[in-house]
Amino acid sequence: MESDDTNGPTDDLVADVFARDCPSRTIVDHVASKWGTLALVALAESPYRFNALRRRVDGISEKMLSQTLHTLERDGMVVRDVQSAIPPRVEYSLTDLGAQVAARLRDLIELVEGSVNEVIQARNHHDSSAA
Amino acid sequence: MESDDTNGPTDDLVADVFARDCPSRTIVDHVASKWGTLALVALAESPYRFNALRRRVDGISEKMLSQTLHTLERDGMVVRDVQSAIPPRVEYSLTDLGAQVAARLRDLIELVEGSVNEVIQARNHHDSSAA
DNA sequence: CTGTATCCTCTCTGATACTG
DNA sequence: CAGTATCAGAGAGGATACAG
Repeated sequence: MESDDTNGPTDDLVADVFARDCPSRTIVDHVASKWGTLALVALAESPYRFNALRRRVDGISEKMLSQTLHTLERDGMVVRDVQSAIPPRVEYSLTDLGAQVAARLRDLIELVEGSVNEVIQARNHHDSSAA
Repeated sequence: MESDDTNGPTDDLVADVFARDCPSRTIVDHVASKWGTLALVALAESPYRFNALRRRVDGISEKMLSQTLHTLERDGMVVRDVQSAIPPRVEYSLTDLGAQVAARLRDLIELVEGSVNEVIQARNHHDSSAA
């Protein structure tokens, strides 16, 4: 059980996120979401225009890209730069905060990519032993 | 793996994840999901039994905790230790891989928690200027 | 205590079509 | 090119009841 205050389960560096209605949960959900993650990491490579980003993030629909970018812009992760012209040209880039978040996401993705085989083996083992 | 790419936008450390049907996308989705994140970070503090973990991750339902743990176990992130006894006692802990993933998630969460105010300000600014 | 089974709701997601 | 509008299906997620 957890009866230890000094070193117990509550490691207060991440205390908030365990609380039901903490704002950080929402933010984490946004940046760690299926498309949020990919959009941020892509924009960490370089700024992208809408359709270029859509091509970069393979499989995303226009609707989800639009929605994801709106959310990330509202959270202060992404900057939307509209250059009024014909044809329209809109460039998306990261804020400082967005870049920091993207760096963390990148660390996570790199770790996962390096562990794909390990995970696949674990799945095979799991599926065969507990079929 | 993929050294074939010229350098361009593909920064090949995270090349795979941008492809539609890459296994790493699924894995990232599992560990970065709403409940997956919290379960992993909680288990990084210490092993937990089912109901203790349920209390730790405030707001999660039995169903989602069970489902999340199954997925993470299958992916080789979590170990389920069943001690046959009455009453049943099942303890969950992290594998090495799970611990590494949890550490990255923790980095992300700490960054986000430190930026909550910044995000809230960004939201207020966004909502007031573009209402 | 540790879950599974079921039902039900609601959001997320993806085509498709259309506008500036 | 850069989106928005709309519709419909799939799946996430929660409440409750029940089983080992």
